[in-house]
Amino acid sequence: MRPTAKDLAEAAGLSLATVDRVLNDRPNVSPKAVRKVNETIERIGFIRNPAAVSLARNKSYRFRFVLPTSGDLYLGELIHRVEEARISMKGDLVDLDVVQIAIDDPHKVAKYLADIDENEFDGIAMMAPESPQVRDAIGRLIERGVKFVQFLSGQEKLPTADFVGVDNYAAGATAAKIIGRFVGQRAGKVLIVAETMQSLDSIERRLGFDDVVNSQFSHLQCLPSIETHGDARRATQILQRVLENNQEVAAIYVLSSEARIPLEGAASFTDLQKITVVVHERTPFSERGLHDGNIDAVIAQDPGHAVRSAIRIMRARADLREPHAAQDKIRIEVLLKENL
Amino acid sequence: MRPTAKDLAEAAGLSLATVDRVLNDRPNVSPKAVRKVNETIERIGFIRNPAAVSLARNKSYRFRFVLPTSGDLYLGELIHRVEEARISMKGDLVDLDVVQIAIDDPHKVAKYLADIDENEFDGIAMMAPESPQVRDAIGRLIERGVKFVQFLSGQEKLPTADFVGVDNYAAGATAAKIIGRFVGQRAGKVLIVAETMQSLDSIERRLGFDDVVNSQFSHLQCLPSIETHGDARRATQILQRVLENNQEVAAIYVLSSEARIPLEGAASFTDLQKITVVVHERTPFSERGLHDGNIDAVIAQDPGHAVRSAIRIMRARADLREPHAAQDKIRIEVLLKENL
DNA sequence: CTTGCTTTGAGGTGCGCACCTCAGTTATGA
DNA sequence: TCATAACTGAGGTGCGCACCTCAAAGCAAG
Repeated sequence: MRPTAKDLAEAAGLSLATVDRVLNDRPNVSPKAVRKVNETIERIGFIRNPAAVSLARNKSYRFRFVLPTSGDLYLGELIHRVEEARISMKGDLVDLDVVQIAIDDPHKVAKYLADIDENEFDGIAMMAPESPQVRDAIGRLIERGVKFVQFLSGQEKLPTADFVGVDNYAAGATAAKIIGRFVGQRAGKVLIVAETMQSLDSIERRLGFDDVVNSQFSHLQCLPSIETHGDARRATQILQRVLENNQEVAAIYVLSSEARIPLEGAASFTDLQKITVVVHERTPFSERGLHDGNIDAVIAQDPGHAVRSAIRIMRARADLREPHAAQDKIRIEVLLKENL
Repeated sequence: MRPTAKDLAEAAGLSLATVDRVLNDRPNVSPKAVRKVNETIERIGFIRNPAAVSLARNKSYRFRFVLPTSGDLYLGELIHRVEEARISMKGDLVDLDVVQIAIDDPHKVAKYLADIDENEFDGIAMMAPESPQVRDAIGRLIERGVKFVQFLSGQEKLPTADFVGVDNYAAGATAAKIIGRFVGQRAGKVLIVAETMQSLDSIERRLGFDDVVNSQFSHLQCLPSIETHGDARRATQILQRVLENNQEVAAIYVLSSEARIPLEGAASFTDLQKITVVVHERTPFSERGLHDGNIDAVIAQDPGHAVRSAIRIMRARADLREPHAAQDKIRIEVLLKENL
């Protein structure tokens, strides 16, 4: 039988009350008692029964995901995954919800964070935009005891908050490697399309991409980033101009999470099947692209995994435990038609 | 406040005892009562508190991983992951252990399974070899109430047992796609090395590989599989002969989980950096190979994920729940130097 | 009607722990 | 030395549920 707190108390020669004080960091315990208890824990291999702890505390966790209002298919996937998690975690005393706010206005985002009632939420996971105001607001939120996870995006990593997502430099580098190896020996230009180059994610991906192209595939020439700003008409026009002026485009790299707009635009002026196309994130569109041969590879981060990971981290923090690092790392996946 | 069983009973106009009978499938309940309870569950959104259930049942799960004795680095990774899981699940009433048995003798494996005491284990996860005897033994084990997971390997899928692992046909196809695209236009031969071609895994991978090469990269010619049987000296000799007779080897595909033996052999006769090399499984050796440029891509299935997935499935089955399919699917990962 | 069966209710116990109170004991320092 | 503070122990309660017993009620067939 595995030892209970009662066994612990007996083995340590102390009372249950004192053991309880040590286990739960209550005041009025002598250092000697603390030592004694901890030694005994080691000695007899005591582990608290988490079910009993959970039951006795009878406390539930309230977490909120804050996502942008704008965004296309990938955002839909994310919301869907949060909803899935919401249902499957309902039993485990975890209450989830999602809100969407205009994330491009740092001022509003900061205000949103400032207005969060720390008694209403134990943790917030947010795709936070890069801005000093937002960073400060996050800091203040954390000081009020709300656990914060930087979710997939934004912000230089705050030392006080956890981050869930991939290393975007590495993601860009991976895209470059795929493009370089897929294109092969022949020289050519690489078209790079982003929704915006304002965000830290885009910048880091571009950096990783350029570094690999320059060092390993110097026969390829990267064109300046094209920004779509989510505007299909405008994007199509720019793409048309660039494609007409550059006949030798060998590859297209879409570094935002939204590939649909630029690729549907480009498809009207050129045959994507003859070009190496690499995009980010698995969506119904990118899956179809892989199937049809219009997309050669997708660099992805599993949204379901990301959501679960954020929840696990917030839970661990709320319990004042360290998150289980290895399991919560998000991998940079490479998807081909064959391993969908 | 979320509803408890007591609330359920009140809302249903029944006693706690009857509700308990329905919830736990006890005998002597009228169909009417069952209906009434289930309706009320829906109506008020009752969910059993899993912590309380776990505490009241006060039952722990005993699972065993059965792995082969032979096998190199990847096996080590697996054992390591099980050990990690063992420690981290200790709290959650899950007792794990690992045993290694000679898995190449179906007779012994079948006997091993027959000798398992169903009172000692709730679930077994096993890298089962392909054999009718073993299949029957698994069937009988399942009939005795022990949950069984086919772990990473072997066996045509049994309909009665769960499977954790990747689709090996797709894994082979993915390897072929990478090799085909990395090699490019130039014709050449592809050297295929396996530890053995007896196992179902190897056969399926080879099938997927050939299908993609033949349909998409017909300028490549696959050589007959070379089998190492884990014997470094012999493998090196064969490789030397084959490499001398085939100057135009453009790529090497190692389809077993153990790449070290064949690649160290091949490295003595040829410069791997000039050849496209694709292997399976992330190990210290394959990581180093990616770094050094001796290996171009690794097709991997995350062993930690696989172990956790097997445990989750055994737990779900032991609780007579359905496993959570999406989360427990193992992905075919493509690892490059850039996304390690 | 009785006999025997099924169904229901009432109630209790315990799982392992958190959290609380109150009385009693031991150190601390003035 | 005594007063005060720091510490310890004993004991109780409740979290939500599983599992058990026993009595009572309902129901059917003979």
